[in-house]
Amino acid sequence: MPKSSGPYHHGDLRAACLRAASELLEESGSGGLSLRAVARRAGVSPTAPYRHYADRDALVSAVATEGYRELAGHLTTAHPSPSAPDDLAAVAIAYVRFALEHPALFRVMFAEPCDPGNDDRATATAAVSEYVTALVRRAFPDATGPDALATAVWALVHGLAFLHLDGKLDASTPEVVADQVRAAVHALLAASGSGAR
Amino acid sequence: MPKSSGPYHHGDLRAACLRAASELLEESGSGGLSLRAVARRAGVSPTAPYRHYADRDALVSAVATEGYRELAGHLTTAHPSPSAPDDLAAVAIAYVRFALEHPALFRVMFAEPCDPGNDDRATATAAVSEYVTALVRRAFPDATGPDALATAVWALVHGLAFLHLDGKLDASTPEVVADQVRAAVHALLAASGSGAR
DNA sequence: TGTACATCAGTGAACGCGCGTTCACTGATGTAC
DNA sequence: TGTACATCAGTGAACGCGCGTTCACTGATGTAC
Repeated sequence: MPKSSGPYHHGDLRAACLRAASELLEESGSGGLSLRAVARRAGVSPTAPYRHYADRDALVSAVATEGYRELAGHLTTAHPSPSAPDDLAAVAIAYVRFALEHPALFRVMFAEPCDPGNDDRATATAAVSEYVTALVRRAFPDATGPDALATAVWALVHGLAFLHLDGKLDASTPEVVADQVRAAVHALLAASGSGAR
Repeated sequence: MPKSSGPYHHGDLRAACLRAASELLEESGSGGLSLRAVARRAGVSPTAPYRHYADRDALVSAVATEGYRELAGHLTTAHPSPSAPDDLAAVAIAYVRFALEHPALFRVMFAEPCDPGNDDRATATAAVSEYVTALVRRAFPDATGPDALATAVWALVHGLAFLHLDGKLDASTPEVVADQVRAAVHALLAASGSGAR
């Protein structure tokens, strides 16, 4: 059972590549994410990753997929089944925080054109989208056009994440960011409350 | 006076580079935006652009700056001084449409980490931000926390733009997109209306 | 328990590519007299 | 109006680089008997 070092068969190069890729992403941005750099960091020959990923795009898609899963986990950890506006705000804050903590990963997940034929990736993306929709539907069963509202919520939070990421808003402290997100979500939800029924 | 072809001094290579860069961006995405490709398209030697741009980053920043100006123009064309919710929705729709019409440019403007020391670029960015803020302030002079509301509006629209760009929402026809944007903006504005005073 | 063999993971040399950037240059433009 | 010269825009060869990907290979693992 290969554990750490050792000129073994490495054990789990697939996972090691994924980990190396995330690290590179955070350290050097998406420009630093090359197959060769990943192999280097995993301590393996430049061509070894081809054993596990068909090409560079496959690696990038795998990284993005993993990112979606992490994001989903992050959100459910923030609140397993939010229904009150405050719960929802907490989830929104977690979303934005995730973006700020993993900026390059977040950008790859959303801003990188990538082959849409990748099933795993499509599934993981849909999972986040469905999580948000279900959440809004649960919180506002009476809202007219719950899907439209879900879209608006997602867009609002997503936009906040990106504007923060690009330094367009004040992100000096996590508290400032959290307050901003909370205020925005409440504004939107008050609207849907008055609009329902 | 050099007009079109001819082995002249070219006339205005600076502008030609900018134009070539935009075209490349739309055709091949941000990956295709290299100094050499720009020079090639402008019909000039690979090093000629260095006469006008210190390095690749300077070119990219110039492209982004130009993009901000175009976006600002697009918005004011949609409505010169919006105040009613419907006016604002029209501006929001123009914002999203701009993103969908110039996807790669929009990504470079917002999603590309770029040197923040570029004054022109910072100014052009601030202009968009101030346009949105002023617009919301004019539309809702009574709103509590107009800046927070402006942030929410911008984030909502920006998020819609990005989600559409990444194929996360239905963008099959311009009408579908417009309806979605309008609905989302109205939801948010209804909230601010009830929250004001 | 031991041997033979297929399978599979990782190696290492090599390829061609486009890139950013440097450098010394050339040829056109515009100014001073 | 004509010449001399400085300025400036564009040239073209060259550099070193890291990249993605190919290929034939080697060495470890696991299975069949």
